[in-house]
Amino acid sequence: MTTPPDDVDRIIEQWRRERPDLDLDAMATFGRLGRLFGRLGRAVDATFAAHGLQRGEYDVLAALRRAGEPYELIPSALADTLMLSRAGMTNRLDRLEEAGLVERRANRDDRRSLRVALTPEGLRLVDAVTTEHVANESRLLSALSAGERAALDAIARKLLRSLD
Amino acid sequence: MTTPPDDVDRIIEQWRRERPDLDLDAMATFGRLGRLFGRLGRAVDATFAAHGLQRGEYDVLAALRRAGEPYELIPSALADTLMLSRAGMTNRLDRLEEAGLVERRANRDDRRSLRVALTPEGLRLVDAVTTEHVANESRLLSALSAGERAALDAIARKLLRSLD
DNA sequence: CTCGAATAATAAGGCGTCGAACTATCTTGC
DNA sequence: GCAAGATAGTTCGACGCCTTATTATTCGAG
Repeated sequence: MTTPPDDVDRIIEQWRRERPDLDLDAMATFGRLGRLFGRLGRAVDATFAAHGLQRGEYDVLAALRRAGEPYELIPSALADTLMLSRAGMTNRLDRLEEAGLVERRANRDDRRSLRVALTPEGLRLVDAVTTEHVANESRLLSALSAGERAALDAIARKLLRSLD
Repeated sequence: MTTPPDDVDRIIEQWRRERPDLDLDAMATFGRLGRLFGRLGRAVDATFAAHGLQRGEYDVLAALRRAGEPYELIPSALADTLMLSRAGMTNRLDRLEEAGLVERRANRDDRRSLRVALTPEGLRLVDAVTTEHVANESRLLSALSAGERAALDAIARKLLRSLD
């Protein structure tokens, strides 16, 4: 190992001493991925918080924004793409509507449903936040070489496919 | 791109159409890591649930187990290593004590504090669950070659170090 | 047609976590 | 030695999400 030991190395070393019967390589990688996800998540959330948003709220605005004009989707479609329960989506939409960032419009074609749309204010905000957000994401990966970034992406893609 | 497009490719394609001014490479990797973390988390939790545990509860038992004999730590040390608030730790310990897996013992050296210890039942359970858990983790990474697994671990390690 | 099944959104209640406030105990500097 | 501040654990209230139940509407088989 050419790099100094990290927190996960120390945990694995404890396990190795206590349970020498186990193959701990995968556990080390899971430990690093877990910590990585936590740190990256906190770093990403800071951008949203600077604009008074939570990550989940941004995700809704972003889904509407990238759908293109007229920036409208029905709540069920939002819940599906964000992998959130319908009830959770009702809750987020309540908050976003209260903040004036989206509005619920009647859907004359299917009166069981609604159309959720970005307000002009919501559109302005999501565009501004997204610009900062992608710059921040790039910065957070900037310690990796271009080759390492490509390798990480390829490995994540392969692993995701294997879990379907 | 030699592999077929995935969900993240479709999302990035939408962004590229709507916001051609943005550099979206990092966003794609973040999207894959996020989805990966969600899926891996659910797969890992299944092992714990099969033994009536939640992930956070297992984490406490595991921290006590890998500390070695006599499998005792104080709540503050547990909260720090698990990156959980003190209040959250109080709550988890309440549940684990109720389930008979740990017990709180008075600490005569510092009466502000306690010693939390695995019960014999807790020790038996955490050893059994850990054996299954590490096998499951290995299985979840088995779609990767040995070289890819090593690359993933090295990249995660490097990225973690860069975020300190 | 029409009535039962499916679908959309919401409401109600539960769960795990957090931050802030609180109590008890220890440590430190005078 | 003793007061002031630090530290350990808990309680309390809020929050975000989930699951289940509920209401309204649409679809579809006979």
